[in-house]
Amino acid sequence: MPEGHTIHRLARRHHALFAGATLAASSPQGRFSAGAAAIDGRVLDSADAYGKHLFYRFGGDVLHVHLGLIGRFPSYTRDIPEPTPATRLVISNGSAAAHLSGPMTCRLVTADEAAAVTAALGPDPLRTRGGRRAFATALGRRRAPVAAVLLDQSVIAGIGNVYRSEILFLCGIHPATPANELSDDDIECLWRTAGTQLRLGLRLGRIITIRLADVGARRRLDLDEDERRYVYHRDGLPCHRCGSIVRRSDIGARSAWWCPGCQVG
DNA sequence: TCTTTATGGTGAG
DNA sequence: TCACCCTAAAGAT
Repeated sequence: MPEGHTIHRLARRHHALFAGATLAASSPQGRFSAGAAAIDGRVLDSADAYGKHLFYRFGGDVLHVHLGLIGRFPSYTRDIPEPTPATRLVISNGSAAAHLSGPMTCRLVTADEAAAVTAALGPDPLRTRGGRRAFATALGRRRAPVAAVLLDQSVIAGIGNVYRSEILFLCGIHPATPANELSDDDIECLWRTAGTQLRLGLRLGRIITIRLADVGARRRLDLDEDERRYVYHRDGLPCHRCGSIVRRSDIGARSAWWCPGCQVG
C-alpha cells in the first residue's frame, strides 16, 4: 500500500530488472488486453516514478500506472507464481516477472500525455530539486487545514495519509492550521522533513519515522509495530515524546492523528 | 465463511 | 460531501 517512497522503490526495482530487455506482456484479467498486446515484444527503455505515478517507457509509448489504495505490482525472480484471475498485467523478461493487480490506473499514453500527468502534480521531494518554492506558493494559496492540503498531490506529490500525520508531528504543527497561515519556518520544516522521511522510507522499504532516542531503542529493527511512528493509528495511546494522549480527527475526509501536547496552534 | 480494512483518487450532486 | 472503483489479507463469527 503505497505512498511515494513505495512507488519510487518499485520503479527502481522494475528498472533494474526489466530496462533494456524485450518484454512479454499479457493481461490475464482481460481488462488491459489491447494495451498488453501493444507492449508485448517491445524493449523497455526505462521505468520511473513521480509522486505516486509510475511510467514505463517503450519508445514513444508510455505505460502509466497508478496503484491507488489497493493496487500491487510485485516482481519475482524465482518461484514465479501463477497470476491470479484478477491480475491486470503481467510483464516478463523470461527470467523475471511482475504482476500488476488492483491498479486505479493502467493505460498506454503518449510521452506528451505522460508529461501532462506530472505537470499537473506538485513538486516531488524525491525528484524535484528546489521544489520548496513551488510548495510554499501552493500552500499560501490555500485556506484549508494544512493536513488536508498535504494530501493534495498538486501541492506536493507523494505524501499520503501516514506521512501527512507524521510530518506534521515532526514539525510540531497542529493539523488544523490553515495552510496560508504557516510561517516560513513551518514551510521549510515541512518540505525538508517530507524529503528526509520519504528518502528514509525509500531506503527502508517501510515508514518508520521515530527517532530512536524517543523510544529508547538502538536499532530500528528492534521496534515494535507501535513504536515505529509517533501518531499514525495511535489514538488513545501516549505520545512517545511527551506522554499526552494521541488524538484522531477527520480532516480532508480521512483520519489524521496528532499529539495535543507536541502540536500546538 | 463471512466482514472489515487499507499508506488513493474520481465524478456526481 | 458522498458513493463508488479496484484487490487481498487480516480479523471476526
